[in-house]
Amino acid sequence: MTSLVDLEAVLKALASERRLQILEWLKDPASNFPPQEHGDPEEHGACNQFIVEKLGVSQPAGSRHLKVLTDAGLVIPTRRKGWVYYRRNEAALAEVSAVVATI
Amino acid sequence: MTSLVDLEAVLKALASERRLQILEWLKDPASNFPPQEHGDPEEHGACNQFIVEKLGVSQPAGSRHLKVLTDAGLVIPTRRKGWVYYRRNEAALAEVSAVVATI
DNA sequence: TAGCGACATAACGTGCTAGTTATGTCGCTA
DNA sequence: TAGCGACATAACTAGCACGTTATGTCGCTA
Repeated sequence: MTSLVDLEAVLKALASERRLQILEWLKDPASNFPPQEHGDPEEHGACNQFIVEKLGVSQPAGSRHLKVLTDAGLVIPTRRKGWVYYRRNEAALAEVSAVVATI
Repeated sequence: MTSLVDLEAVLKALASERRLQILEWLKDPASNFPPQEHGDPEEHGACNQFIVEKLGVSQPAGSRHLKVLTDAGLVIPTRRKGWVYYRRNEAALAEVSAVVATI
């Protein structure tokens, strides 16, 4: 993540109001999303469906935003019982913060 | 610069390899650009023409990158004797770094 | 094992980004 | 004051981002 190219890729993933919003919500999944029967919000995050609904976009659009964040390494998906849960990758976010500080 | 929308705008300005490169060069204008007859590189930065040439794109393309950075408040232009010099806005960049750290 | 629910993928339209060439503006200078 | 050099703007094109609807995949469950 030291090259300009990699930094560009991560910044592109972050440069979206919707994706910034998702990361903000995932700071506290238990408060921002409905209770989940399976998958501890603290441990695994919020499920795809809840995030999509809260975004107010179609299911494919929401899933793609989550894929962008996942590909950039900013969130971590967990498949479980037919659902996919997403949580923040705090280590990656901290690294992004450190690299941005060197711009 | 506290809202998601403003942060998105700044991140979009940064999410470009060319613009990241410009900001990198402007850390040390005296080393990265040819000597200038007018305009102290330390004080006013490098002139538009030199930046465009080093980018290796057409003059309008380079000028627009500089406009994007200027509009985002990340660089500061100085008009002087027919030339325009650009320098980093260190205060704004520090603020960006601080805000990104809260993502 | 048939069906359903959650998510992924495909296909398509639209607007924005970034490049180009051509042209405009405007201060400096001969 | 005529011309030139530096930069801005206009007009156009190609590619990508992001939205939609339609369809595919696949695990769970009745």
